[in-house]
Amino acid sequence: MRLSRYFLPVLKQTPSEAQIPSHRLMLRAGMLRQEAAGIYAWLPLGHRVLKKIEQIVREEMDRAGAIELLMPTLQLADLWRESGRYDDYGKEMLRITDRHERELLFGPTNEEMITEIFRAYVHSYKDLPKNLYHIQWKFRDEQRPRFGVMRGREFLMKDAYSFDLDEAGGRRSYNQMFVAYLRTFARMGLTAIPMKAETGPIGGDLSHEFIVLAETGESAVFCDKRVLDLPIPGAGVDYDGDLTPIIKQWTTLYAATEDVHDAARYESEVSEDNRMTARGIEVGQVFFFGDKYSKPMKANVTGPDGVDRPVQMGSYGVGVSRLAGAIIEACHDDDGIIWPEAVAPFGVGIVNLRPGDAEVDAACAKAYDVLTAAGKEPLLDDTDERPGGKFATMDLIGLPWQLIIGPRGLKDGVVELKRRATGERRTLSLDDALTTIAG
RNA sequence: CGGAGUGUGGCUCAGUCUGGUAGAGCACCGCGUUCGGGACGCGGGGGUCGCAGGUUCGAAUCCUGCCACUCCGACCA
Repeated sequence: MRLSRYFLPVLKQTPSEAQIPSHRLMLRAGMLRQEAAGIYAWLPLGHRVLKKIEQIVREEMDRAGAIELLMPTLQLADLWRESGRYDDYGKEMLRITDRHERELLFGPTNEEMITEIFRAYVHSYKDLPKNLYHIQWKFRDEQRPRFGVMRGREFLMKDAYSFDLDEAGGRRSYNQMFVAYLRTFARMGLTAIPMKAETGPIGGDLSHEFIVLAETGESAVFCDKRVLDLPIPGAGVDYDGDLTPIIKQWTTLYAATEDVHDAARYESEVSEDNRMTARGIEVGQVFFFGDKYSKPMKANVTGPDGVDRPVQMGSYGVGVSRLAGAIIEACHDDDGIIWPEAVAPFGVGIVNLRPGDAEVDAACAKAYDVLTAAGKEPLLDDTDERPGGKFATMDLIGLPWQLIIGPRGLKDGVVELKRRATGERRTLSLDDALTTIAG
């Protein structure tokens, strides 16, 4: 992409409403525009990041055997009356009436709808297990939206729903999602730690929140720091095999958010050397809830014994739009964002320091073509802005590499290659620079 | 939902107390000088001062009502 043809409205000054780094930087880097409290337009740069995050989530869900579909944003109130949640949900639910006076709502989640879909088609244990997911916009009319996309009212979420004949099957499905989440967040360059979460009325131990560590996180977390060294399951992990050793490994060491923190247990289980207090952001949650919805909504399946029973369900959420903010919270410095490679909107920024200079233009064109062919998605700054402004913009939008090409260097046959994450700069030939980036 | 604030050009803000017919910096347009870490000069465009009433000869400024947004707390992916 050539910057001269792109739409990247960067801000020199920080809009006064933005308090935390991710919100500030998303506005300044031209990723986001607020349209109403907690409602945002995703500008081109932000949209690219959102799509990258979404795609990683999708790939890991598919790998774990989940099946994608797409449910609507609007739902009938009657569906929610079946589960009893229409009245329970309160003002956070955005209620809408259509021209026929039918009561609708903008979905805050989809348990009811997926249960309705499932019960319409699936009646036999032979069709189990199933795991269906979608990535769709949700709306929760928060009393107090804040922190940009970290707590918006409209948000993009991946939610998966598992269906099993019995609790043992449900636990297997839960474990699959647990492992998929470990991989998903690690691929985005995040350290996400599963922590025991409150399970509500169902009880049991089958709910975990995945917490990304970031200095500006919303809640305090306490954990055994050895959890940071645990291995992430590889791409070849066998989701049909026994996943319990992995789950055990990741759930044995103490890790809890302040809500469920047990100071006495923490101090008895974790040696002083290994104690770590940090702050974190919840980016995902896995939850097994059995027949909470299938029972009132009569989503029954017939078992091998010929007996009908409510299907056993779990749900698994990932805050896709929130992750964009969480990643920035975890990855930024005073100059701007520092994107992990996997979610960077562009792989490399090529800075043309003297557009119009034939030699510089030619070198930039070559770099652009080579890097494009290598799948590095370069962003070429071919604008007339002054060098200082170009450097500041590149640091702000945080692309992993900056390839700086100007007449002064070219005279000596060299360009400058800067690594955004470390600030390290190298002076080398254009070919060597391209090899370094593409390799 | 309690408490506290703020709405003035695209952004950051001054002007409001003490009413007199709208400003600065940045951004934008033109010309020129510049050009390797957010340059400078000259000229220029752009604002129903959140909305609606009211007081007044006159309202960004005073009064009333409404709306939007932000912050602290409670609540939540």
